Amino acid sequence: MPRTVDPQLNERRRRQILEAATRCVIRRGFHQTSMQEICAEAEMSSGGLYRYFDSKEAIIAAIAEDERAENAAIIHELLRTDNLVKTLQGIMRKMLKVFANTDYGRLGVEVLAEASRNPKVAAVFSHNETELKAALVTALKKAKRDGQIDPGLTLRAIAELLLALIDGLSTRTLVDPGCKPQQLDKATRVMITRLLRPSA
Amino acid sequence: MPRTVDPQLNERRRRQILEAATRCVIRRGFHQTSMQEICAEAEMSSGGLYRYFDSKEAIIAAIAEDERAENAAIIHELLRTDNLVKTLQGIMRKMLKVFANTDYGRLGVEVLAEASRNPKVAAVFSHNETELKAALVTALKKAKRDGQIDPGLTLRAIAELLLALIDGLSTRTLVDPGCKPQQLDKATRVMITRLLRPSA
Amino acid sequence: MPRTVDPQLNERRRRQILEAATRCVIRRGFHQTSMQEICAEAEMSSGGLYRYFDSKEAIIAAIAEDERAENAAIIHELLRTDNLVKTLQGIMRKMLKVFANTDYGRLGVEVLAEASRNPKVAAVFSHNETELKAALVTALKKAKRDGQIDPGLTLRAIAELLLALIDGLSTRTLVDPGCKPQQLDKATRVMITRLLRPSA
Amino acid sequence: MPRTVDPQLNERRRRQILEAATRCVIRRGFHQTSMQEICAEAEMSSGGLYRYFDSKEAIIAAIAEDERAENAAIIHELLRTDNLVKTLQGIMRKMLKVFANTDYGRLGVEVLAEASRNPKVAAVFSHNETELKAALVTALKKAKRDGQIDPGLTLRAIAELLLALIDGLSTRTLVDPGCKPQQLDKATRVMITRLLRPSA
DNA sequence: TATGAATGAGCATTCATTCAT
DNA sequence: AATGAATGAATGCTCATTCAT
Repeated sequence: MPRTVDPQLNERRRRQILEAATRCVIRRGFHQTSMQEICAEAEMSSGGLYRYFDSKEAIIAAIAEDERAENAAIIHELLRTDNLVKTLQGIMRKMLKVFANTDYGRLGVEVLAEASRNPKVAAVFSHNETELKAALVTALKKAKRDGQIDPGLTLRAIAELLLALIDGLSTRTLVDPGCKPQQLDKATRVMITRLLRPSA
Repeated sequence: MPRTVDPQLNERRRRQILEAATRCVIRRGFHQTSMQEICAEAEMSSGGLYRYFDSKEAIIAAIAEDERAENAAIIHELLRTDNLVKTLQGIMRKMLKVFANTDYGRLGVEVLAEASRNPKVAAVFSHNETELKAALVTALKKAKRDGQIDPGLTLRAIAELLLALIDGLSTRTLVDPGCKPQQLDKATRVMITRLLRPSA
Repeated sequence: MPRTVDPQLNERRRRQILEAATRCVIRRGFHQTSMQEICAEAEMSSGGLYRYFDSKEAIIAAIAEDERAENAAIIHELLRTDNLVKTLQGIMRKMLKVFANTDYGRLGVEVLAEASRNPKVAAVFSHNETELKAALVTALKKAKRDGQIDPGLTLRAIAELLLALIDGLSTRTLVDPGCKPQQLDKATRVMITRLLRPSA
Repeated sequence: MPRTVDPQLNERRRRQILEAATRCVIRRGFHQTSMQEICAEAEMSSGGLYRYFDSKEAIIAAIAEDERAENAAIIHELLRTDNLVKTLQGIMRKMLKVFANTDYGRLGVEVLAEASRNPKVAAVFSHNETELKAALVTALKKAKRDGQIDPGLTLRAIAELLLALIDGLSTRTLVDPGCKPQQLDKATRVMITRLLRPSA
């Protein structure tokens, strides 16, 4: 390899490690996962891993960054739509499907716990949330202009409420074994409609 | 050997340890907190601590149990009220006040992370949530009977949505430094009203 | 033990560790000695060792401190004597005897190497040397007043020369296997006499 | 594959590595310097470095060898002179100038520490010292024959004393921040004169 | 009841060295 | 001749837990 440096190797190895680490974190939690476990899962030596990540902390930060990337599509959707209520309902439906797998909540909680204490992870997280909130507020503004939503509402507050709802739903399966997120689709749709729609 | 065993000593010591541990967990996280740190914070020897808690795990389980106890008052309120909408709004207002302090979210996330992996903690948690959900469903049923809420709604779904919203709001300050929970009071009130009230 | 804290335990354990560590450093060098080796040599667990020394660095600093303590007797002798030339000759004779064992030089070099890079060790060392030099200068001054030594000499320079000579002699056996320090006694005596004594 | 193998390349690369390694050792010490640091400092890959030096140990041995080469000029001078006292004084003056830079002492201590434990380095060192001592003894003998020095002295002992003094002076600045080697020139000259010259 | 010294497995990380290219 | 990715044993240090007193 050396002679001809493979430009994609770096990215490939990072992904390999990140995916292994993500599986480990979901399975056992971040602090309970040792670097050796991640190495084993990534089928890589510990020395090798450190070529791609400077520290354990850097791995959780990268996982947080990964989660962030997933928001890009949502943001894009929010900013393009002409029918915000419908779009939000669609986003929610997709999310509820994702949340049915406890993996998502487990990972999210670990990353959140880390973010609440580790400035490097917090930075990624905060950027993430700020971006998402901004997109949501922008979308709400446009929808308000178009008469799609109740003009009496504080948009920032609505956005925060919606984001909180999503966060809360993501961990519901961890907490309540009886909860089947996909059965909440209808109620969620109703909630979004009633919250936003101008009252008759 | 003391002449009379103080029957309250046991409970007093447990509280002393639990409060110290809670401070530690809020400050540094559960897995980053060592037993020695908890001992130091509780001004107690490590040998001594183990008389009151069998393991580190037992401490986080007890912290979860503590959180559960806080729900008792809420459950009581839910089951007594004649005006559910108003009561829920009141509960929310109180919670938003609590959530303004990041401590609450930090602790909650740690406990939740642990619950999602540790069966003993999960049991406490699950019991907690089940109880709360049951109380909420009962209250919703009664309110529906009384014509206070929209008869078209699935009560279990509404309950889960409300609980998710609370959970989500509790961690909002960790994730979004710009979020001031108490400013969400009005929006929350609107949301509750619109969600539950029979549409005009 | 806990109930009745043994006030000497701390010091005893520190000595036990320090002596073990000193043997290890002489045998293999500071950086080639692992903490586990020191633990094994001290017949103590690694966790136990860290109760008495915060770090590996703290051990080498304590070894340096130990060396320093050995100077106390010399300083005392220098400050009491009425016949400096004779006293210096006596000190030299004792030192040459010590230097015959390569252990002394080996240990000294390790400590010196560490001192030249590690501020904590350097501080101990510098204090040590300053003290010794000051005592030597004081003794020289007094001897000069008493007419015991050549009034034309710069006392500080003489002191530094003598200290350099001692340092150099301490490592001679490491470098020159044929060197038998005790055979240098006469030459050293001559050197001291000629250097200090007023020329006839 | 190059048409013509550069016969000097090998030597050039060795020098490049050796100089880089020497800088690293002065800066951080031998055992604290990693091979990767040396590679970086030498602007060379780790694989490449191993073409020129078999191991880390081989590098410190080569550094020791380098120091040895520096003695050649001194030996030459000692063996040619007709006025040993003056020559020794001249040598000392030059050395004191060199010793003013702590680099010299730092490097020397590292090499010495290694020599005291590693047979390969010890061999270089011992050869070095033996050679120097032999030259000094030869010079002393000749000077004695010429009546330049006191006939009562054991020449080997004088030689060892002088070498010890030089060694000791080389590390003085590491140990005593107040020491300015060049200010010791006069005292050193006096010492040499008195030690060697026949007493009046 | 309480102490705190002791344990030793476990952790994140480093590093001399190798080798396919 | 040179590269740099890979290895994996080893390192300094931590920590939940135990137990003699």
